[in-house]
Amino acid sequence: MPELPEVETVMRGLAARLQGGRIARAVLHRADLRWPFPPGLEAQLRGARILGFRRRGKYILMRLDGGRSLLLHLGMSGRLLLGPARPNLPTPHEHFVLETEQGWRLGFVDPRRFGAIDLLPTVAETTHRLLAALGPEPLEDQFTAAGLSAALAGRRTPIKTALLDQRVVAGLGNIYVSEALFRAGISPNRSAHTVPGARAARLVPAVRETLTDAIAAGGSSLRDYVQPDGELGYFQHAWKVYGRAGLACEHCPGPPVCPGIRRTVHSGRSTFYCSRTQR
DNA sequence: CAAGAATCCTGTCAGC
DNA sequence: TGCTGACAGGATTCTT
Repeated sequence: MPELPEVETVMRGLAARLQGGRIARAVLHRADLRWPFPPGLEAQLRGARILGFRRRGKYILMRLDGGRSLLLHLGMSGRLLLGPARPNLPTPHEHFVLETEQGWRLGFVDPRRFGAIDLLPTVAETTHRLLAALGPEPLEDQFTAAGLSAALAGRRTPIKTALLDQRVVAGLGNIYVSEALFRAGISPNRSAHTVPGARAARLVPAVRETLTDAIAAGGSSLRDYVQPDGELGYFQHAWKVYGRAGLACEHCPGPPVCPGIRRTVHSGRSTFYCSRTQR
């Protein structure tokens, strides 16, 4: 799915165009995605003023007047398509459409339907069941080596798996965990409880730089992801290990010195790493 | 408890 | 050209 950089990129695109607008209508094309939509959502959104946007982990929060926030999560295959209002041509897997009085049309497309939409009081953004347990924002000051060390202490699971846990740090996904561990020179197989200390001190800036670079590139774009305005992100061209099994990493000369980037599996998910430079 | 597997769902791609 | 199986950016829920 969209991981933090993609969600951030999408959110910025939405904010630039929709902030200050007013919702003319909202239309649901089914009753649920991962969970049922809140009852009466269409009517509750009609006429609402869009005050602004924020991101928490991989969640987008659209702040509305009346003290409400619309929560959007893109799951694995979700996309938000933003363009001029048009006759309601059928777009496959478009489950939710929102139109503004200013002439914008926002479509939520999600073939696999792992995404989520909810409406909550803005004051509940820290207590909502999907948001309450999220760990620190990796690009803010609250994400520190000391805090990360505490979160990893005593955990026997591989660091790769631990970093995918949104309670440890919010927003990393399968691509950027591999990329950040490569950047930090830490093996994904290393038990999480051995990371606190010097390795955590390397990991924090590695995570930050990985995400910052990706946001600067406009997020990665895979099959199921495009930015709201339809442009593609370019960070996928900058992946150093993800999807590069068998290739030499940028630090290594290749065989026989280094066997190249390896693919392995943690908890059923692909991991890519260099066994020579990541320890 | 913690860790790993199963699960939700559809699309794509490689191999035969 | 089909068909089949593996795999895909997530995260909860179920088992062990």
